[in-house]
Amino acid sequence: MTKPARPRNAEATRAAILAAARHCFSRESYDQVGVRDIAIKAGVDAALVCRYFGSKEDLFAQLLLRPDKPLDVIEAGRDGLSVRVAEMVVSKDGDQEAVEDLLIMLRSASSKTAASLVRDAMVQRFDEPITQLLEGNCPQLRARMMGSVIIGLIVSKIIRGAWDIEAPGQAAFQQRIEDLVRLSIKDF
Amino acid sequence: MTKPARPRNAEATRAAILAAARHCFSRESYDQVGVRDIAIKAGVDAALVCRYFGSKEDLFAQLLLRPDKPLDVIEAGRDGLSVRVAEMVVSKDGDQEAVEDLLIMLRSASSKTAASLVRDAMVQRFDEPITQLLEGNCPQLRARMMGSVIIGLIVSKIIRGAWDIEAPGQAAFQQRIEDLVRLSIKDF
DNA sequence: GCGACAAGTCATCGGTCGATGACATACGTG
DNA sequence: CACGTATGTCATCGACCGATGACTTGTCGC
Repeated sequence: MTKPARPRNAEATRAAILAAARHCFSRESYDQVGVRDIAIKAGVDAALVCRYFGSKEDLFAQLLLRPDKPLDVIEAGRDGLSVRVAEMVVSKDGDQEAVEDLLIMLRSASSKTAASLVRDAMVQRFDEPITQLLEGNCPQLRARMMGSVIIGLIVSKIIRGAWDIEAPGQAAFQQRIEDLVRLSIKDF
Repeated sequence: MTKPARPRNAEATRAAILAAARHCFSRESYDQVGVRDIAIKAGVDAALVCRYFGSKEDLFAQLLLRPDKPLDVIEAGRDGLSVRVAEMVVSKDGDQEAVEDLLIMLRSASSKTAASLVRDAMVQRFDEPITQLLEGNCPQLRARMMGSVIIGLIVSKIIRGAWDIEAPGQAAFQQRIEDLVRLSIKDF
């Protein structure tokens, strides 16, 4: 008499919550996403979110640290990096999944409780892999500089919406982004 | 019998609240700063914050839009821009006031209620002045690209703390930042 | 000195949040 | 079929939030 009864499948439910959480956290900051929002998006009772993951914070942490799947940018490899970044930035909406992990981090970067988790994830999943890719002096510093360039492009998109570039300028714009990325990791 | 009595001076109180709000909002996101936090920092009863400014949102808006005072970066002028940015980024803590306005915007960029205010402030106080400074093609686009570079450097600092560079590399690092800024606004 | 109004204080409202414990029910096992 | 456990639902707790209305008190013009 209570509810139509959700099919009982712990694994599927768990996955649904994780997917819903990814969706929510990539669109709003840690503070603004409620466990109830995640639950609704997942089609699940709100209590289950805390039951399965302990707390909202634990769920967020589990979302951020995915040692299995590298960031999309990384997968492009050293020589494809700049081009891949330029593609990501120029793309209107469809390619959102590629930047989803970065969006999750950046949206919650200023949340008190999420800040340390974000920093750790940034280091583990971005700085360290990129540092590995680089040769020459101060690879760590250069990796972080490249991170800054990418972060800036994405946050700028968050703040002011997609870049709308008149058609003729697009190629030059994309080229400029590639140049910025390359300059940011250029050896000293 | 209620309280030791605060000196009655509307103007000073108003200013104290504004200053306290600047302090708080530059360190935490819009959502995490409570009117009570601001009130305590200002040494004022919490009710006064809403009384003087209508609402937390109105207070935040008033804080962002200060047509009187240009952003610190802008004041450096077209030729000093890149150097000024590099200084800001490298500086440890003391120079925080220079980036305070930008910090306020960036910390709350992902807050639902604050987002539109941040976008407007970014356009009015950064994009438009910088666009004025530029000559050549697509000044608007180039201004926004430079904004991205600066945003990235600051957000990266928010996430991972100050850049710690071994002494010998500092000059090269600072030079690299200048180059990035210059490249970002280079004419097409 | 006194009244009036501005300035400050206090108590409290309605709402949302994360989390939890009590309860209901489906399903595998015997 | 029956039982027990895994799974899902519900009601509710305490804390915090922004905001407001009623009240107190300082200060200034007369």
